[in-house]
Amino acid sequence: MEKKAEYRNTLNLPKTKFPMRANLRELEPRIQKFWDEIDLYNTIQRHTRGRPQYILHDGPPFSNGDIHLGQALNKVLKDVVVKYKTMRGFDCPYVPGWDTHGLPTEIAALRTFDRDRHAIDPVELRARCKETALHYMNVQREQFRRLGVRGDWEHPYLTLEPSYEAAVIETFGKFVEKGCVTRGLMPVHWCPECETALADAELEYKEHTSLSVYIRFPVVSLPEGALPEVPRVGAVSFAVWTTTPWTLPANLAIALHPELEYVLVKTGDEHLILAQGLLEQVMAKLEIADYEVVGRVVGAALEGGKARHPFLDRVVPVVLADYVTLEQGTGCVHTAPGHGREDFLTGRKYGLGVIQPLDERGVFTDEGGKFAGLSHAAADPKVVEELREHGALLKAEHYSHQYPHCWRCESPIVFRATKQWFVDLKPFTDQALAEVDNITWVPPWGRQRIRGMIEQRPDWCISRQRLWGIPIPALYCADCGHELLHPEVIARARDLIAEQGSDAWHTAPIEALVPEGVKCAQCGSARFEREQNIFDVWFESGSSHAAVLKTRPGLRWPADLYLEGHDQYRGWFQLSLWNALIAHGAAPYRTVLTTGFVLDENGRKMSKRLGNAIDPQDVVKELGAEILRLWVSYVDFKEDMPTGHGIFDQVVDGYRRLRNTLRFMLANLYDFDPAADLLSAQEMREVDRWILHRLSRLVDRLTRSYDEFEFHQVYYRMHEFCAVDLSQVYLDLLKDRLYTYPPKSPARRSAQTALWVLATTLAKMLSPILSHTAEEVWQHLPEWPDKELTIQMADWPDVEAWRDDDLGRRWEEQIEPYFPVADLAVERLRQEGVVKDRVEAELVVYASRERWDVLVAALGEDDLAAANGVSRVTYGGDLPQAPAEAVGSEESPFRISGRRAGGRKCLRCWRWQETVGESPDHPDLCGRCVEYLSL
RNA sequence: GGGCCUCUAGCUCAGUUGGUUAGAGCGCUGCCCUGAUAAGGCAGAGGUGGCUGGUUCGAGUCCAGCGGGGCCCA
Repeated sequence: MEKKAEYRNTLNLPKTKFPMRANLRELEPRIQKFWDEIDLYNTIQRHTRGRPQYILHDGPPFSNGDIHLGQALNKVLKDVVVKYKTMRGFDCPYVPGWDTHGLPTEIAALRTFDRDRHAIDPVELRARCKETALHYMNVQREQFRRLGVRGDWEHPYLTLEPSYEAAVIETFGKFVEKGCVTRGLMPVHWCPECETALADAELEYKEHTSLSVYIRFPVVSLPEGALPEVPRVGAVSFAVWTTTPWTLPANLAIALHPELEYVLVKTGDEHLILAQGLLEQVMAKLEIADYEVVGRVVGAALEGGKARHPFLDRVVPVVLADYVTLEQGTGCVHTAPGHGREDFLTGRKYGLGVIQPLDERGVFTDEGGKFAGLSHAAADPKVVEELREHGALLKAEHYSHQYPHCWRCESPIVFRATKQWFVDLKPFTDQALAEVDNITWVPPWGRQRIRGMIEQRPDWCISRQRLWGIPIPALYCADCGHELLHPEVIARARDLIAEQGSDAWHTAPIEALVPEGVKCAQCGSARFEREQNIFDVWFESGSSHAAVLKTRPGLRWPADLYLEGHDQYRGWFQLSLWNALIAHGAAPYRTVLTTGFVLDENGRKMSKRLGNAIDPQDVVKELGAEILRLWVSYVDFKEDMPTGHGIFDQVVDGYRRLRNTLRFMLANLYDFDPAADLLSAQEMREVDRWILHRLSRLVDRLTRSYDEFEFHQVYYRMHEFCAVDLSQVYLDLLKDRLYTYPPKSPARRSAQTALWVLATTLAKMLSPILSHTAEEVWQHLPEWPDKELTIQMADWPDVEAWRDDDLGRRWEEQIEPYFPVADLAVERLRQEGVVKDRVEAELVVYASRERWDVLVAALGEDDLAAANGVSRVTYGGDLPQAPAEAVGSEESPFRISGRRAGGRKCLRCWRWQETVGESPDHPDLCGRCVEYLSL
């Protein structure tokens, strides 16, 4: 026993302070403190000054609430890109930003008052909004930093900063110069709750139950010759369907499709006109079994017909429209130009006028007649009642469908024709599509996706009736109300806001805004009032390329990369593109990379309501930011990403494998001084050169994966290398050499040289993802001259010198196939009970003499035995001489049998050797150990 | 309802231009080690490739339809 302990002390067993268990909750803050101490971001920026730039422009999250998992993912991905590109030799500044204006903040601020919204002083409310926005910006900043994301956190860009606001005004001025800004009446999505227009991007489609009604519009007259079958006496009506009965007071026409066939149907003592294609469906819906088609006509022939409004004293025309379909309803479409975009356009074409009887709260005005004072929702059943009283109701029922809701207050929106500011995008469509072709879209289908969005988008409503935002620098004539968009007004607003912030628009004397001699174009008045509307938040955030890239020193326009979720095709990507195109004539980015959405473990969308959402703060607290970061590279972020505790458990296991592999290498470098002990390739063992050749292949592969944003491939290849090449094959094989050879022997130094190259290279390649762990490894590696202060300053590994394709090919063909066959042979011995422990075994190899020679030349007898954990490997002869029990398939160049190794177990190296006992001084040691001890 | 995307072992992913018994890691089960030890090694089980048709000598890979899921839109 004593002797055993004594010999153990003569070994070079692994030694390290790098703990097996990471204890990330303690490690991460410690590493982050180190980064703070060395002022990591600025240190890196100084270090990389003058290099070619790679600009990733941050899409600003809303400064509202805690960060969610999607935002955590987004920032980590950006961090991975930035850190990788930095190591690859770029100057890669990263300026995080926040979207601080907007409805959610204003609503949150409003809740802190106990007064009606209209009784609050604008400047007071705006101050409260700012406070709220900055509070959450700070909260989110800390949460992002806790993830280990590197960036200029001390100087983020905020959309509420005067300089940013001024840049938005400046951009608007460029729009005005291009002549694409107009003000006009147009139905817009309107939230009655928030009392504002909403952009497409501010809508959420949700299931909604509407009152759906089938109505009679009695025929007054039909064009000459159309439907001669129409009876002289008795009721004839157009059958019309709508899901918004409250819009009927605004009805001004019935729209038919010009090419669809319509039928005249006799049912009982009345006749109905509707599309033939919907006949059966409608009759079933109306529960009319007994009906007869008595006439047919194409829609175009009915144009100019007249019908009576179902309950108002109004005669409305029959018009034609291409958008009428046979999907639902009757083919006769209720048309209210004040309540629908398509209706509005049709109305304009036919000169129908506009009725829009809702006020900004969604309540009927006097124009709404007997519905005045009712909200649109409350009016719905009243309208149905009205229809019933007038005998116009064919059927009323509840109808469930997808309906747009306000993204913030979540109430259903209405369409309401109001005066708004628009940007006419049509003149720029061709140019936008041309730009799209010059941009790299990852994944590639993004190109098609955004093309579709651009082609469909005719204009952009940029005005909002709120306070928390950047004012639209327009004036109105105080006498006639005519609008004024004047370059000088815009310039003054810009300068004023740059100096004092956008409150100044509300507080400055009007004279300060109106240039000398400007008069109203309509009435000649010189008295003006200021616009109270603000810009759509997408106009603001879409201007970030100008407000940040074009104004901040150290940045560059356009950006190399925008990286956001794929919902941003319609949002930030698109609106930034229009913005940059109109203001600066080109796209603001060269590459657009999109991510999928975070789903739960069953592939369902995450939501607070379902209770399946995962809070990134919990992940950080319970598992560590490293686990969250590794998860980002564990899943394919270009697709939707399933998440959940089970998946995080797997990530934790993956982390442990990487960590322990690195730990083993560190532990065997405790006495290695790279400056003195590093061997050249010529001095190294072949197997050590082989693993470094394999490493060079890995570096190539990972470099490609990083370049292609295939981060999950980085993880899998890295993991596979650690688990298979290293753990299963190489590291086990080294143990005998590392532990039992003389510390300074070339064979051991050869192994350590390989381990040092492996550890430094793997740590560097892991650093963009597992930043904290890589830094920790860096700190536990031995020191050498030029070792960088932080691994993040290190260059991307270059191990091209270790590449040896000849050696690689030879091993692949002749050596690597040996290992699994040898494993099989040892396992058979264990199963048969010949040995229990592998080290009790001796393998006998049957192969051609040349193959055996190659094997021994490549590995040496010691490593050959160590590779499979046995005590000895000997040559048994050529293949035909192999005994029946030898393992190895037909095509294998090896057949291997085994037996219990002879001799006794060496107390030092644990191998069974014939030479144990030969030395009188060390009767329990093998000859090799005796020799090594004497050195 | 429309556009785009997606569906390979319990989980996360590979699968080159369609070509032999569909792979990896993790997890699971069993065994070994106790000098990587809350680690490591070996072995095993586990897949009607969402479903249904079609093209082809041959399809996870091409086409059509259906279904589940996601994003965007009406």
